[in-house]
Amino acid sequence: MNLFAQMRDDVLDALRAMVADGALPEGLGFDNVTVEPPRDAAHGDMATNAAMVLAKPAGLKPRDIAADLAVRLEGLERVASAEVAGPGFLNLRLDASVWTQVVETILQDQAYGRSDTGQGARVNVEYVSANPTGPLHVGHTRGAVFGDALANLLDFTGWDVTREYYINDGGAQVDVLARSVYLRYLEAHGQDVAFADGTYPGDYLKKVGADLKEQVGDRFVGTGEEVWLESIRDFATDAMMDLIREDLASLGVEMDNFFSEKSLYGTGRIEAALQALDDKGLIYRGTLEPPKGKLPEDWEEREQTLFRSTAHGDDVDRPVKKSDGSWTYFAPDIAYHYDKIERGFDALIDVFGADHGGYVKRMKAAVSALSDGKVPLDVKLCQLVKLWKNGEPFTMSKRSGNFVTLRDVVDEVGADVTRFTMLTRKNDAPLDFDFAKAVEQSKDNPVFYVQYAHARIRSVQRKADALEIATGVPQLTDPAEVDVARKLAEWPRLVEIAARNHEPHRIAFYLYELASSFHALWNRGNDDASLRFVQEDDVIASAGKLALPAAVAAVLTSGLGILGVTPLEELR
RNA sequence: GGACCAUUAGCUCAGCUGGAUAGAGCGCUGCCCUCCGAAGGCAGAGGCCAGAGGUUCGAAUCCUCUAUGGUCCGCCA
Repeated sequence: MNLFAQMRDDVLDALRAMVADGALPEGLGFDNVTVEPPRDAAHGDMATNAAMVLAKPAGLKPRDIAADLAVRLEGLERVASAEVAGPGFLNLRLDASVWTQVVETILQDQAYGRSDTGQGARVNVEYVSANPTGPLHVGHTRGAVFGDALANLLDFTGWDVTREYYINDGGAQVDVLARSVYLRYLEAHGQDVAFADGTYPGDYLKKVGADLKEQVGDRFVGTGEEVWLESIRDFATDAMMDLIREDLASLGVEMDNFFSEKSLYGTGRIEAALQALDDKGLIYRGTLEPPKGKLPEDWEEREQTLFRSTAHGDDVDRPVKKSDGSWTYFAPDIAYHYDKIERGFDALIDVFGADHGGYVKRMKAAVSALSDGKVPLDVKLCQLVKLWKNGEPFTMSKRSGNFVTLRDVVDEVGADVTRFTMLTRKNDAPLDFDFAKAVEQSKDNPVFYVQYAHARIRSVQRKADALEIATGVPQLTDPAEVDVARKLAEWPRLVEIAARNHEPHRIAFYLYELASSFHALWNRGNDDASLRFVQEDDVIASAGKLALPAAVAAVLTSGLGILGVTPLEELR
């Protein structure tokens, strides 16, 4: 039940009636008519712009349309008053019964806030997709949380969601991994080894080297790369993917599918994807202009195989084959997205780090070309995370020596705090993550404030249970109670907006606002005992008061669920 | 040279499909509370929404240009 959507339907009904009566001309489009919460509560509970939007096409004055509409809407049961304001706004005040109905609905309907706007369409959300060369670090953590919450949000709004991880196991970096593991392997055999530039020196490979020794003994000692490279590469990437899966699990992230880049090679799948582009006349041999401004030192003009991405919105055409005939990184990526399209997804979402921003246009061009514009690709970029502790930059790493890992963060503050905090900024804004503030118990810590609201409600409910007071029909008398109910009424609308924009951070901000509004009511109970939820000497009144916190808890639980955060029963 | 993202209160940031007098937390100022369902409450001051044009009934929001900051720019992934 979305109260705003319902009221919009009522407004549209009234407008149609006005057309039928000749008060409005035929053939008007109502698409731009909105019903929204007014910015200023003094303007009432809802406002519609109908009169202003329709004035011009109807050739009438906005205030005249609004006045007529007001009379019709005032006839509705749930509208207490309708008042023309400003240039032609129609401000609606709702009957008090509407708010108790909202609370009742939440208590009865487990699915409150869910919607079917996705209509069961299939969406693929690709996120994390870190190279399988080491543990996940902080940057991956943000992408993991963002992608996961977005996937939850889309599921909540009726999409059929697949969570997917693209394993970059086909490029040169996994060869580097293999060589690094080989060094650890030699080390496990008691040799002194030196890590040259271009190898991964992290401690996390020691165990992999030791495990390799365990498995193959000394078979690779003293042999050349041509002997061991391939098998160590497989061994090492498997080990790294196990590590990464564990990292993700510690954060509560579970993928539906891991897609291997390597599986695209030698199987004709890259060739098939490029053939599909070729069939559309989008592949050609040619040379690119050097980048303007600063000419690279070693620039020389070379002929390459190019994808005409400019035909689909890119700025320059992009090479898919290097001048030596091998694939660029872009080629398997095209094949991967082609595979997603062929799997029948209706929409694709890629979550990348902001440093891949330059890659967005060519990827969109490829998907547009391969799907004939039928499958939309949205690329969400996550900006950097800066870590702090008590105002000091935080660079500790127990595991890698040079970067803070996902595990470092989760060990420090826990998965729930990590997840919520990562969503307290828009994805494309840089995020300051302060370990001390993230676990601070104060009002300026949104994680705590939201959890605190939930814990308070649970505390009240335990008290009510002890007194054998059941939750009854909601009674909302005080304005502070109605404020909370009004906030609850916004939830379904908020969810729809967040899902449509692919912006899960909106959920976190909403939960903070809901918690604030609840805490305000609670605080009034400190001064005015009649506003407390449990009235020890009045079971009837208590039953009526307990409905509102129960509804708040339900929405908090629901919202935290989208973020992947477990609500706390009590604070310690 | 070009592309993308950003620019909103002293600070850190929200701001919906374009909607009315642009919000929150911190900090600041003042008052209240020490009650318990601890981890305070209430109120106030504080804004040329980077700048300039444009679109329209209406722009922080859309378009163009400019400034500043960040990221990226064939043969890395």
